[in-house]
Amino acid sequence: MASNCTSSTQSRGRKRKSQQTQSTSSKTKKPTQEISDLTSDQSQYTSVKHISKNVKKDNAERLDYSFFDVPCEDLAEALLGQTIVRICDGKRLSGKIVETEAYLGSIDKAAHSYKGKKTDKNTAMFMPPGTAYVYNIYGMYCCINISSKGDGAAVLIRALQPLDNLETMDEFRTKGKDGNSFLKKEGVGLCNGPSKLCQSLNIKKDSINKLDMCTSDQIWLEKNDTVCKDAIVKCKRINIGYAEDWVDKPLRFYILGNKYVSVRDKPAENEMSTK
DNA sequence: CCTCAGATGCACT
DNA sequence: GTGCATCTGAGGA
Repeated sequence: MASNCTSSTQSRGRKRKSQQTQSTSSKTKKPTQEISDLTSDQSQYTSVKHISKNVKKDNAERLDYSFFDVPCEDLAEALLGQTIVRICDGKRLSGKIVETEAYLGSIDKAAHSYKGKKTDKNTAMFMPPGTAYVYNIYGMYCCINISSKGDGAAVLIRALQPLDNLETMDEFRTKGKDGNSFLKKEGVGLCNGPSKLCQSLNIKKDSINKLDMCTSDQIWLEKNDTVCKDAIVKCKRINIGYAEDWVDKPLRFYILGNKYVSVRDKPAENEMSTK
């Protein structure tokens, strides 16, 4: 164990130096995207600077289209360590992404877009890279994905290490129940699952599905850690038992040793320590 | 640590 | 009607 790259997390409140790589590459062309069913005018927010003060992080570099416009598996890995930000009633709710899953599109039997099937529900999977795909599941829950390069390909966000305004996130999570709080456990339990993090960040299909995360003022990503390859566990995805020969493909990624991950895969971890 | 059932609503055959 | 890219609490090893 003990990967010598300490990108992962548990250092108590220690500052890490964020390398300010001035992104010179934000000029990638972006296809136009239909936003006809959005009520708010998605005006042209292109950088965090335009967001109101109380939610802006100093030195935060917003991730742009060129970050998302890569193959699905690459995006799933690149997302690890980055911060997802959700603005709710003027409050900044955020977390570091620590676990993802890639859904590759028409070839992938576990993907909602398998065989290129396009429906009202999964339209966002076919929209430009950086589009949020939110769907309802099991009646009471929802999950969020981010579309990548490749038709129908998207990355499911499975777990976050909560960062800002944990009290508010805790309220969203425990609303309607009595007394439960995850604050005493350093926020473990708040966002360690795809639907838990949607509850914590108040992400719902109605408000977030099809939003362009490159330009939205409600949800976006910021550059945070770069996680070194040695600290990324690759293993099979969760709860896709119906997907036949795709069940065992190593398309789930998480940060080794991070306690905010939803489910560990010990065999996969053992495998990497003997290499 | 583990497995299990129940909650709950919508998209799709 | 069926089946979910889930979560929770209860009960057992």
